[in-house]
Amino acid sequence: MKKSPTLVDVAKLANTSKATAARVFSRSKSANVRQETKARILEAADKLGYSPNLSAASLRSKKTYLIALCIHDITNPSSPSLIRGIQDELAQHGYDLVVFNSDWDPNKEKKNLRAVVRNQLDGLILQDPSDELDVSELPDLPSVILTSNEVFSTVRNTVSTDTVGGVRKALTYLHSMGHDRIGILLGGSVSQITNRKRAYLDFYKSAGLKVEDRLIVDVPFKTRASDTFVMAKELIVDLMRSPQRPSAIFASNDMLGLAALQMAQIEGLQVPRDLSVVGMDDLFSAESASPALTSVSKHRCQVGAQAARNLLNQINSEHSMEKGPINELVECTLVVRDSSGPIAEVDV
Amino acid sequence: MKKSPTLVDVAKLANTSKATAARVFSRSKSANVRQETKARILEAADKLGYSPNLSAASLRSKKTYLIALCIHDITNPSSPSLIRGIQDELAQHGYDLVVFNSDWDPNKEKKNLRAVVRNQLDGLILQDPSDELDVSELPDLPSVILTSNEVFSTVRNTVSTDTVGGVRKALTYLHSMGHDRIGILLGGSVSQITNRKRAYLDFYKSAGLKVEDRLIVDVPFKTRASDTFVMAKELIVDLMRSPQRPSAIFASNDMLGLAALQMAQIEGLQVPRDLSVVGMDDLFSAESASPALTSVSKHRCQVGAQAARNLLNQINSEHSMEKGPINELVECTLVVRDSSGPIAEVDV
DNA sequence: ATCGAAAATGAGACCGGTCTCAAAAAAATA
DNA sequence: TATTTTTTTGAGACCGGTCTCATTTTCGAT
Repeated sequence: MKKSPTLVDVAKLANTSKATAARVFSRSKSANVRQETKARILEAADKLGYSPNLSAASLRSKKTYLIALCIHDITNPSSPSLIRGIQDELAQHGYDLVVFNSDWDPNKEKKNLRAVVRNQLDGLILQDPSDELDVSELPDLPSVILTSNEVFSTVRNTVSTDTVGGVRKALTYLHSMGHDRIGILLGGSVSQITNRKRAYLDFYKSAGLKVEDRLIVDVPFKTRASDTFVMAKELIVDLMRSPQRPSAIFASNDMLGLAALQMAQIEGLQVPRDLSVVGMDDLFSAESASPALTSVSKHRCQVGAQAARNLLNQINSEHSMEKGPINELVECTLVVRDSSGPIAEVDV
Repeated sequence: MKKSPTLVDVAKLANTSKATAARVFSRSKSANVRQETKARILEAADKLGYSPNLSAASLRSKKTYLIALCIHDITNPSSPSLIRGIQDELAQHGYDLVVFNSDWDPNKEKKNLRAVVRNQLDGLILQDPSDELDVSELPDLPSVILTSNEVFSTVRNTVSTDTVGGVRKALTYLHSMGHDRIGILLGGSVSQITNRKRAYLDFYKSAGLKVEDRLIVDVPFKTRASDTFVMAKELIVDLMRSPQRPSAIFASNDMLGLAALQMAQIEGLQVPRDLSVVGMDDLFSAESASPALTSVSKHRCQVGAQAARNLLNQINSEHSMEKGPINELVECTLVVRDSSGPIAEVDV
């Protein structure tokens, strides 16, 4: 690990000044360097194996070309596509991404935000801030928040998913297939549960259907996915064994949907003949399930890309926030696969 | 975005020198600061909302407390747990992680490695370098390579998975359940395919079984998971419809295993009664499949943790590489679920 | 009270770029 | 060729910490 050459070394070898050499490597302004000089400097740099020191650069320029992404848990199956969407967009503009996990812990969340400012990161994408996080604690830098929470959407740019619309699409579809007793599995955070429950109730109302409380199942949230999965299965069995079981189940996330598929098989129910199942998230697990799970896609990759674009805009245009925050909404799409179909003929 | 206070501001307010104030925030040496002074400085910092500038710090100290992880594709379902393992270990020591994707593109891989040195990252974890990457192109910094490729393991520390052992475990298990005609689905990179095929052949030999070429299926690698999935399904159908179909299938990764489950269902084969399926990777998708897929776990999370520990050791002990590289091997474990069982009685 | 060792503090160089501004060189115009 | 304009180049301050080393304080022991 020998000492690496600096710009001064390069300049010296190229027989020019530090300033000129710098211009060749600077990513900011249009470098006004004569072709010949530039070639000479590049050659010298190459010979020495020079690589610019970004710490030094950012100290002066206040730019690290690094963006922070604060999410709850990278282990969550929907995280990768979100990250991918962000990274691809950022890469096109020469930015890299640093990912922080909060593990649903407000303290870790705050700690991560502090790390973001200490590291001088140029921008922040923050997923679903916890309720404990006060708006005033948001660091003072370009940021996009992935949330539909109004507390944040009134002060910062946001990108969120139209989950309510997504739920409606799923239910409309199931209803159009003849299902009028649709069980719903609610999971995730409190606000997610509330949102989707409301969407469900609204749909039932507008469709003129009768709401049955026992078709509505809350699955308590656990930090570890496997735990939620196990717990979900128990609750689903209850639903399936109840005297008047639903002909279709809408799961507010794919994990619950997959749990339903598994239990259906164990209970000897044929999917979709005896039971239609629709999930939400459109994970790879949904595509690879047997039968392949019909699911509402939230287009996480697009959400990520959108957020990244929005953030880059803020970074590149000084006064972008002056007209107030921009709140973007990404539509959901229903992906019909093999786990859902028309309701069976009036049964035995 | 007003200018943020610096250490000098804090020192001034606390009526002390820059150097002393620095000692309070420095993470390196034992800060010899009187309790009273320290309190005064902390108070001043708090009042001003001071936050250390890590660019400045790292310029001088040569430490960014950031680690690079270069992987192929974060969208790969086994990436998250690897990342998690790394992050958790690093977090305990105050390091954060920057993730780079290469998309299986050697040029991107090189570009990423350059970014690593430009950004002065403190260490590197590199997953399965491409064949195009020359050892001499590895940046000169503490690093751990996730590979079993000897080209790299002779010059750098490595952590790799004992996949050969994993394959053997799966086959031994299936054989012990009475299966002696086991189909194998090979996928992934060329070297992966070669490795596992050899393990398969070795097992067959040592078990005294007869190798049938048509039980060995190569699934060409596609960059996008969905593409591989679709292609796999076609090949699997062929295998299932062949006159003498195997009684069990070992898939060298879970995606192929899930594809097999799906096709079995479509072909009307009962799993595990008519066909046992064992996968490899132990993804969440395996746990959530119907029936739940028996799978060989590669313990990616542990692999990550191990790599991180190894890397931190290198970073903290100057001459750690003097005794030659350390190559660690992580064992696989068979997780038996519902997709596999004893061979059916001599059939009709 | 006195002395010496240990602990705490301060001064200032230093890290390696970027940025401003003025000077020099080249090109364009007269 | 002389003059003006434009393009290149160079000098040196600057970013905000860390680090070394000398100086001052503190404190127990004499």
